This record gives sequence, structure tokens and C-alpha cells, in this order.
Amino acid sequence: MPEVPPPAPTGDELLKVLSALGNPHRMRIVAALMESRNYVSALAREIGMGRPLLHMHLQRLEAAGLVVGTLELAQDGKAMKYFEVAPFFYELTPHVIARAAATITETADRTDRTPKEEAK
Amino acid sequence: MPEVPPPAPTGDELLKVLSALGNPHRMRIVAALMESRNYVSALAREIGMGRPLLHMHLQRLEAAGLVVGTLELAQDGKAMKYFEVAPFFYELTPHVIARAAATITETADRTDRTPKEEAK
DNA sequence: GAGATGTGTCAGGAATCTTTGACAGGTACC
DNA sequence: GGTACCTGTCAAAGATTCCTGACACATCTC
Repeated sequence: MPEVPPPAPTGDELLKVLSALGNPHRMRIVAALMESRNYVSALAREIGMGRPLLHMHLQRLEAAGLVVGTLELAQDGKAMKYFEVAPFFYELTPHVIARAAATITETADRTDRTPKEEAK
Repeated sequence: MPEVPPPAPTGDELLKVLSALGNPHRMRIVAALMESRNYVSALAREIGMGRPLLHMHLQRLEAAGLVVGTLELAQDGKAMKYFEVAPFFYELTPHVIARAAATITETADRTDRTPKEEAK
């Protein structure tokens, strides 16, 4: 029988996904990677964007689990990091949002919080 | 026969929805309104948030079509704006994102752009 | 009129995100 | 050695978002 796990993402997870996808550039990046996987430098040229910037956006997408990057060594020995989209699937409905909202940890509020700070 | 229109949101629309939902407070607001519709001041007290701030968040959610607000006059003549969640439904998959990305207008990049500026 | 409750808006500062240029390290080729 | 690719990171500037404390207006009650 087909496995159809009910989509019930955690608040933090959904938050990362939505904020990652809610950006024009990152949407276009996903679209570009849909056509063909690519490595950072080439992708940067393709969509006309600085590499440091693309690198950051890719990191954000990867952290959300929307794309995956693998460091491969080409035949000439050069190390290239290829990215491709991950087969994600999320349903956005009031119920899903409400359920997710109930499991939001304070950690997700601020982007990054040094654990040291919390022990005030 | 049941109507099942294929979800193919435009880039700008999806962008507004995702950025609106990709925020802890706005998620909680939707969750709170799921239980019961409410008016601004009461909701502000319920979730412990300043009214001006709540007002802004509600505006953002309404602009994305996720909640609807109706100005009603109570029996005592007071005007109260009741908000309730709209029955939205979005599917998030690589394909949907790719398709939406193709229809992103420059207008969606910046939050608001005075039409006057565009005529450069 | 004074007080309580509703609505909405505005200016200003705090906190984040976005963007760029410069730097460091690696391998291959002329 | 010098050039051309690749990778990654950092600091500093720019642009948005988020948040708060006033302010103005309206209605009902005391």
C-alpha cells in the first residue's frame, strides 16, 4: 500500500521553509535548479548574481531542506559543489499553520542565538 | 461534480503568502483566529502584543488574502473590526515554485513602489 | 466633562536581511 | 611563475522589517 504520511511539519521547520521560499531570488534559484543541477559559480553566472550572495541564499535553502549540495571532484581535480532541489512537499492550510504555530520554539524567533546568551 | 481547480498561484501572490506566513507572530495570529474570530484590541490582549504592531501584521495577512477583516458596529455603536481566517490552500512543491518564479514581476521585489518612480 | 473602549496612523529607533568587494585556499594548464 | 578556474568566509554598507510610544477621532457611560 502506498505510504501517505500526513503532513504535520513542526513550527520551526515550516518557519524555515516559508521564510526561505518567501524571497524572489531564492524562488528563482529553485526554479533554475529544477531545470538542471548546477554548481555555484555557473549558477551565479546563469542568474546574474554575485557568488557570495548566491552562496548565502543556497545555504538558507539547504538549511530548510529544500535543496541539497554535494561536493564533487571533477576529472581535472577541481572541487565543485553541485546543488539540486530536494523533492519537498508542503500543504498550506489554516489547520496546518495553526498546528505548526503551537510548536514554535523561542529559538526560531531569532535567527541565531548563542546558547551562552540565554543563560542570563 | 466537485470542483478541484489546479493550484497555480502567480509568483507575486505566492511570494506575499509565503513571506506573510513565514513569521512566528503571524503564524500565531492565524492560529488564534482559527479558534475564534476576534477584533483587534481583544486579540492584541489575548496574544500579548501592542495594537499598532498587531494592526500591521493583520494588514500583511489580509494583503496576502489569508485573513479577512470586516468592520462591524456593535449594539452600543462602537465600531469593531473583526478578523477571521480565510479558507486558503496552497501546495508547496518544486514545480509550483518553479512555475511561480517565472511570473514574478519587478513590483514584488520591493514591498511598495510608488508608480511614479517606475516612470523613469 | 472625564473616563473607558474602539478604530487608525505616524515618526523614530532597534533588529534583520540583503548585497558587495576583498581575501584565502585549492588544482590544472601554459 | 603566472593565469584561470573552483571553493569558502569576512566585514561593512544598504535596505527592510519589526516594534513602541504618541497622537487623533468616535461612541457610550457616569
